[in-house]
Amino acid sequence: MENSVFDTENSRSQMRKGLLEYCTLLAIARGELYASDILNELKADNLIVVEGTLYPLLSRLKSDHLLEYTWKESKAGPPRKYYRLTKEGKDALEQLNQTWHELSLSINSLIKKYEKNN
Amino acid sequence: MENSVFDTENSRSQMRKGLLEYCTLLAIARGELYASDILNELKADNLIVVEGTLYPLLSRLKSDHLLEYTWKESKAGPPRKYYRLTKEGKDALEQLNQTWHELSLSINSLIKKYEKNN
DNA sequence: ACCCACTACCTTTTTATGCAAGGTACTAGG
DNA sequence: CCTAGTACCTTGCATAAAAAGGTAGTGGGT
Repeated sequence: MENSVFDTENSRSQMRKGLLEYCTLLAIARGELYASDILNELKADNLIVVEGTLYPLLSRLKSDHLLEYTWKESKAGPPRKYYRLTKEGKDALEQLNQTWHELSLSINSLIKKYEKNN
Repeated sequence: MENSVFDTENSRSQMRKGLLEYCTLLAIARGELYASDILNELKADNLIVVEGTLYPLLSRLKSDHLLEYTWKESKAGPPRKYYRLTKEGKDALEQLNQTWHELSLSINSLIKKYEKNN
């Protein structure tokens, strides 16, 4: 018998959703990275991602011309795709920075109103 | 000929997605509201666009037992459903507050790293 | 009495995207 | 040449926002 407890993990996952694209661009903006680097970077900041999420995302950003890559050989394993931002990617990132800023202002404003009534 | 400009609106929409549930709970936490009230509240903060998004969300939160409602007559038009948080809804909101807090810390940390390299 | 505008509720279809799981291929060491 | 490790990618599923369309109560004008 499972008590009908609200599944918070799903909500957490939904919150991360959509922010991943932004975070991925942020990570790549700092220098050339390949998929595993990005994965580690985002995991280090508690933004859980799995391979199956990241690869399609990178492909999509590539076909939107926000990213480009170059193959580089590895000392241990197959060659890697190192991604970097295009000019268009940098512009998009600036816009997403702005969006994030506005969004967090809105939410923090809602939170303040909420806290007053408690 | 359309220049291949990245569709930022879609990204914005994806960012809002998942945060809407949280914001809706935040809005209702401050007192009984009906759908149009909530819509106006969230629109004022650029967090939602249309009715068709809100009604299914309210139904879902209701069936998850986070919300309950009472019918109240209106002076001009059909009766309205006034929503309020259940005990379980208040608990969930506390957890989502925590999740939001952690998430914004993570992203702001990424942003700081990004800004250093610019 | 009737129509129309307004308000409010809800449903159906489409689309986007994260996640789980599974698949291919290169490299190096025994 | 087999195995382990690494790296790439795809397929199928579930979730949920957005777009569009539908139903119904109220009240004012004619």
